[in-house]
Amino acid sequence: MGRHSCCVKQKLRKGLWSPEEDEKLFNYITRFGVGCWSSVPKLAGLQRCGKSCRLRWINYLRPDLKRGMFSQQEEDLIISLHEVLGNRWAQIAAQLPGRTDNEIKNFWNSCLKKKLLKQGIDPSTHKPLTEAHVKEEKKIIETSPMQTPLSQGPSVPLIFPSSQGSSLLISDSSYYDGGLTEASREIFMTKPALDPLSYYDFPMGVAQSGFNLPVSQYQTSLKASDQNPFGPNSSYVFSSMPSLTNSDHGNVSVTEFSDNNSASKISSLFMNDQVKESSSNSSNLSTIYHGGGCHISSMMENAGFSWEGDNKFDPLFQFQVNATKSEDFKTSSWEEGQLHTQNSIDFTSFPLTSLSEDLTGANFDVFQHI
DNA sequence: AATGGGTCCAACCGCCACATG
DNA sequence: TCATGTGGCGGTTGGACCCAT
Repeated sequence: MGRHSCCVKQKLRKGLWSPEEDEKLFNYITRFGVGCWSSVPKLAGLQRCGKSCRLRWINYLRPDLKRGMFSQQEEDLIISLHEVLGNRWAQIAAQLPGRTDNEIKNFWNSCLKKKLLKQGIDPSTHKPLTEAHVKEEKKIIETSPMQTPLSQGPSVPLIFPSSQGSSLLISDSSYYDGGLTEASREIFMTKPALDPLSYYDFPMGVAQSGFNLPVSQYQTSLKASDQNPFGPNSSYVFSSMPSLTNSDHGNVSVTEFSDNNSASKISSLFMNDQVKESSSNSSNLSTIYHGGGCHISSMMENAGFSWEGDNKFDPLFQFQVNATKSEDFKTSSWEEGQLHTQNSIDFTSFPLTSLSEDLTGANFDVFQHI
């Protein structure tokens, strides 16, 4: 098999994407949204297969992607989730907003695996290595020394929805010594992944539509179209490839992009109170994230992008949102088992801005308030 | 400066599941 | 029921980059 039928007929480009191709794909998706990937290349004017376009969008162009180093919290979360889920990278990624399965997989293979081995933990079973193993692995490690310091931070407790709708807390104390009970493991394995991004309060019932609408359709509250970078008349330019070397997300408030001459330096962008107020009163978990919040149209309106001078646009902007207030969680309806499927949409299909940073933080706030 | 080995990561491959006709 | 098309996932790989020699 290999290539889909859509790719076989024409001679299609392979390999790394050029900025021009990125621009075409990004412009197309932001204008028309994601419908049928197989038709995207043709409509966007790309010599790529749909699958390749999809991958490029999901792994690289999506504006909500977080970039740069994994934080300690993320690292702990990945390890914990891997213990439960194994190599189900997509499910793990669903718990880490702004991270892709590919990114997590790479991080695991290149870093976390070795880190666990160095700690005497079998990365596949998450149990202590036998003495023989340890000797074996020591050999390997000695020949390929770690470049990153060992994690010293506490492992992070995890929360999973139980079959009763209440939360199942997996404490850090059980982390490395056997981990989950079979029962709890079973509960988690049979439940859908809890994706915090599923709870955004999207306007216009996009979730019900089952079809991914273009960003331009989210812009109902935006002002003049010439101020709207995503609008139908937009013609922003990919002036540079995004920098892949952001500073640590744990602290970043300003993201610098590789092209320092462009206006693509986005200062801290804070969600203001209007966002909260404008959000749906009936939103459930969406309330949780309004502190780090996300009503898409409001987000666009309030984010205050810096479209300066040359109108250049770097799609991988990030912004920092207010830290989620813990009070918000107390009123959340997680405990009530109201995991609303009508808000369960495939976030990876939406060209959204990044909220990942504080959502990750938000996750941990949740843990603290259970 | 050249080079060889190791690392990282973006992209591809192969497979599976599901929808549709 | 079967064939076909498509989306999604996990494993693998090629090449750019880094660093030691």
